[in-house]
Amino acid sequence: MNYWLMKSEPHEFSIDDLMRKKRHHWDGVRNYEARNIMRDRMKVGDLVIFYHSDGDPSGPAGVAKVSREAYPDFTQWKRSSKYFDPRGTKRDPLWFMVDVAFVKKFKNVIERDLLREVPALRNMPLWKRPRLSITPLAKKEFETIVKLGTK
DNA sequence: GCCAACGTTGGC
DNA sequence: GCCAACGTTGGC
Repeated sequence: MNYWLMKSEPHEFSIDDLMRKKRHHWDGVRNYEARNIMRDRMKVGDLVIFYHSDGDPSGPAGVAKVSREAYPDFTQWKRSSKYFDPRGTKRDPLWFMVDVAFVKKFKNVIERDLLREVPALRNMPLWKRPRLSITPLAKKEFETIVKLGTK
């Protein structure tokens, strides 16, 4: 069982959207490292901190879990999509996505400034890799964030 | 294979 | 909306 932090801009796709849909594909990842994490390391049942980036405020907004392992991100083939990428073919897809299912929504988004001050979260990869949209979490880090979100 | 230029992310 | 940080592209 692995733990992850996945960032989404809430005006694109928020924890409320996931709550309403119950389950959704995580399309639009166009970074190789994040792609490799989804393609090679994410397993059904892995737990995810759903993080609102560029939000008001930015920070963890809830919990999701991986409900389908990696498969090709179809938006790479859609000419009308902003994620269209002609380098990805049906035979040899370049980009992948997983499906995630809703688990819970935090009462409030945990503010980034608060997260910064929590000793148990000092070594989160998120701080070192601010541009990476998917980062691993240790079990303890995941549990610490969930505790902050549900108290 | 280096690295400058470019484009994007995301906090503010 | 700005802009620093940083990942990616492409010329050499």
